[in-house]
Amino acid sequence: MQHNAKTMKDIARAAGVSVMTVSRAFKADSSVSEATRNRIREMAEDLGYVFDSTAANLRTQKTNFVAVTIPSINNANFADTVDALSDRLAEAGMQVLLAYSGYDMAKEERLIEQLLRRRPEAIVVTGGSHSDRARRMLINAGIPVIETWDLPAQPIGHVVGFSNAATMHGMVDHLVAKGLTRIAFIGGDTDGDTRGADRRRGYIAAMTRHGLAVDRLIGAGKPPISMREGAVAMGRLLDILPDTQAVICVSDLSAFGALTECQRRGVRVPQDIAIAGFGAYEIAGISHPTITTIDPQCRLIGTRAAEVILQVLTRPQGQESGPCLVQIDWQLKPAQTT
Amino acid sequence: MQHNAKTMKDIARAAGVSVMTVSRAFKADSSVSEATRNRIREMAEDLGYVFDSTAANLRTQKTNFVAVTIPSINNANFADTVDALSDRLAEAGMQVLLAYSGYDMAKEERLIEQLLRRRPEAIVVTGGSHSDRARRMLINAGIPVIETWDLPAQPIGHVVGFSNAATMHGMVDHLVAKGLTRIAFIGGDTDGDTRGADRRRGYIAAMTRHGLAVDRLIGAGKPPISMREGAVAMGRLLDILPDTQAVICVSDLSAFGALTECQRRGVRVPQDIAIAGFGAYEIAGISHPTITTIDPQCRLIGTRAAEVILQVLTRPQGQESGPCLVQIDWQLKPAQTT
DNA sequence: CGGCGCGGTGTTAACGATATCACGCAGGCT
DNA sequence: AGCCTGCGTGATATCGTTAACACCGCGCCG
Repeated sequence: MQHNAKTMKDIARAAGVSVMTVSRAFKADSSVSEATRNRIREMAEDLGYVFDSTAANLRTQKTNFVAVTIPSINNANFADTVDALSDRLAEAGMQVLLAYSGYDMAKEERLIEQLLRRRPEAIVVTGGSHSDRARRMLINAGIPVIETWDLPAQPIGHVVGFSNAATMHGMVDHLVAKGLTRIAFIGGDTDGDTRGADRRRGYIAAMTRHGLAVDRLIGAGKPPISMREGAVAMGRLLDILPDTQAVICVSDLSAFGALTECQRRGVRVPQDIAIAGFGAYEIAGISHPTITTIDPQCRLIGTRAAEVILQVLTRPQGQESGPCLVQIDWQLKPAQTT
Repeated sequence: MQHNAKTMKDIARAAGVSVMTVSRAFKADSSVSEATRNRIREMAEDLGYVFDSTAANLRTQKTNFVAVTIPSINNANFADTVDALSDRLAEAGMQVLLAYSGYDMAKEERLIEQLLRRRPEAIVVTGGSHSDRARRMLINAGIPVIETWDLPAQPIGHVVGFSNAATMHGMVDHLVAKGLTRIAFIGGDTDGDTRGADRRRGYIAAMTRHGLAVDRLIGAGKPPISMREGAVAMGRLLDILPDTQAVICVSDLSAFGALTECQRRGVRVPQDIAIAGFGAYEIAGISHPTITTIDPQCRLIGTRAAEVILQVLTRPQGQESGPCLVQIDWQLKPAQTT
């Protein structure tokens, strides 16, 4: 903290008024004469005063923080959600306090505790799977909890998300409609990425529903699956099951890696094999060829989550309505057939 | 904030001790008998107590926050820096308070003020260009200031970065050594991305130094330049200056976009035209062909910045040494010629 | 012309933790 | 026996801001 930061007391002394008047001078709607307010503002600027919100937070029992956990900061999908979320919250004067779990539930638990200590007004978590203690802390926190990017079977509070499994039904249907039946899946080989695991389960269920064999599951490593891991997995797939007609990858990043492996081997995409991903990353729409993907509407998730928070927080107390469930409509974006 | 959160008072009453003893029970090194400590810990767990750091922050005048501003959350380079930074700081019990400016100096100024109100222990900013008021606030804040991703001519405090211009000298030298002379540059057409603008200036200086004509500057739009904008710019370049032998893009993302445009047009890379980028994004190493790039060692920047902070903060007071200047060694990574 | 309302200002206490000093007590030393 | 040391604990003040109430003077209204 600062060495000898100025306080309202210093401003008050300099302006010849009480501390309370200084405090009021910085609030928009409080009654201070224009003359005093200007004098105080000027003094504050001269002395380099910076408002201390730690004190205000304690006194008012409000921090204007919204805590957010995401699996990784280095993922354009979550970045988009957080970006949209904090834009919308900033309009209401709230600030995002961000933490990332590295796709690790134990770390998520620690983060949630750390975040709650800062007394946020609300907390947004990614996904619907949490450790028992994390669940308990969230329930107990007494603030709005929003789970995103998923449709948990037993929500803690509010939900803004979609069914990852359902997107894969959509994807398999799309490929089957094109006459493809030997469809592989490249994904993580642990369940650390619970949404990725949900998508794998969705793929399996959809294949089964179509009466197709589920014998082309390729594990590409510990999530998150990088482009390179996607490429390596694609290599394995082409080696052992060269008659595969289509491959669905857990994300567009691994899908792009898979695409490059095909290019290196002279396998034509999509003539010899079709490639699909997930996430509608920019690369899916610009790679040559482009990649069939699912657009989960990342920014919309963030915006809706922010709106749920603002709505719940501004609701006059006593007027407790049930938790919100905002279902986001994902969209399948087919590869362009130029 | 929470509705009726438990405080140490509640724990104290339940455990039949004073508040002070409860406080001590949660600190590792303070003298409380094991029996009382266990009893208090148990009570706290039962009652669902969560430590309130807003109060501790005020009393101890320490927040354990390190404020960080980056231009965009949706950029793998900055994400890597922040990731490494917060990993290293977390080991010391500090937490990153992140904000992004959208490549806008006016917004950065507002963010810096907001962040300083939270009384961080230190502040890390991206780049060395700030509004006058922002500079004044940073100098005045009385906490360590670290500018990154740049080597400012007039540093505010500590610096952990590199010369963006110098990287382009390296890149031009590399291309010239390969016998290429008609070298274009694709970048933003405003200076919102000051590092991108520095690279453009570096390119111009390097070309001039080699006695080469600087007549192939393509403006691709307002920064940051996306893959798509890179593709569009490449299209324009191929239309108007088809004899171009190499193109340097302001980042790997635009470089990849440029690459895809070549692929769409049947222009061979690197035989017909060489493509270079900046940032060592994963895509540069895996696209087919790969992209020549500069690795600015994003994670190292974060780690070093964290180390500077920890070193300065743990320095016994009175022992003021001058500001640190940590120069990061970037590396040129040539495209693989498989 | 007296009381009331209101704009502008000050005083006091409080938010929840902790630094500091104080205290009681047991055990060891001279 | 007397004193000192150190451990475990409690009381009090404090961090910087703000809610709540009090107060003063002025103008307006009945």
